[in-house]
Amino acid sequence: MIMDTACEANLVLGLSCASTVEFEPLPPNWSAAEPSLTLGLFESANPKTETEARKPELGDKESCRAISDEVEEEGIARKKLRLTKEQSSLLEDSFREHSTLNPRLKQALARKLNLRPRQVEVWFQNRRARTKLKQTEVECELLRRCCETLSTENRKLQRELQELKSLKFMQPLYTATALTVCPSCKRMITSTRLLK
DNA sequence: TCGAGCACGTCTATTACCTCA
DNA sequence: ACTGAGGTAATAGACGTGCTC
Repeated sequence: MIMDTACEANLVLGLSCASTVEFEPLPPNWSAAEPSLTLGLFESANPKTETEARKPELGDKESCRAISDEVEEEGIARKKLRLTKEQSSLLEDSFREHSTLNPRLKQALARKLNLRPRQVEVWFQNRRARTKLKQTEVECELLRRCCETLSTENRKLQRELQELKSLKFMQPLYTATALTVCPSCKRMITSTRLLK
């Protein structure tokens, strides 16, 4: 089941969207600091869930705890909320600007997206983890290619060495092999020359 | 000045749930 | 209808940092 709005998303949690609520105005200077929040999503109808509506304003940890307690008390299994495209998109925009949250931005985003601050916080945590994982995969691939190149180079040098050894065995008095550094590419090269 | 205790934020590993092929 | 894989929201615990006493 794909949810199209934050309200519908809340229905996944078995919460009602019947009640509407007015949101507190944002701090006077936040829009300049957090331009991504000026998109105006969910501005007209931002229903809070019943759970949120009847819950007193709490700090992040407390609100999270309150919901956990409530879920525990009522014996409700943890339900998964699917963020809407609009919610994800705004979070992404915000993440592109700052990959970490400050408390004010967290509150503002939560209000804007009709999510709990804890959900915004979790989203940023998971987003950072995903970014890091992707980055690690890219670096891993880079190292793998580098390793392949070095292996190929190593095999080539081994072959060259074998050739030189056999050459030396055949003409011990006439040739000498020297290792020098190529001035252009800065790599070690071998040179063979006649002794007489 | 140093250390203990606390609050808070972040990271990491893991779980739980959802969607889709 | 069932199932396994993959994606991701949520949780738990460890750790670092700053502040206060």
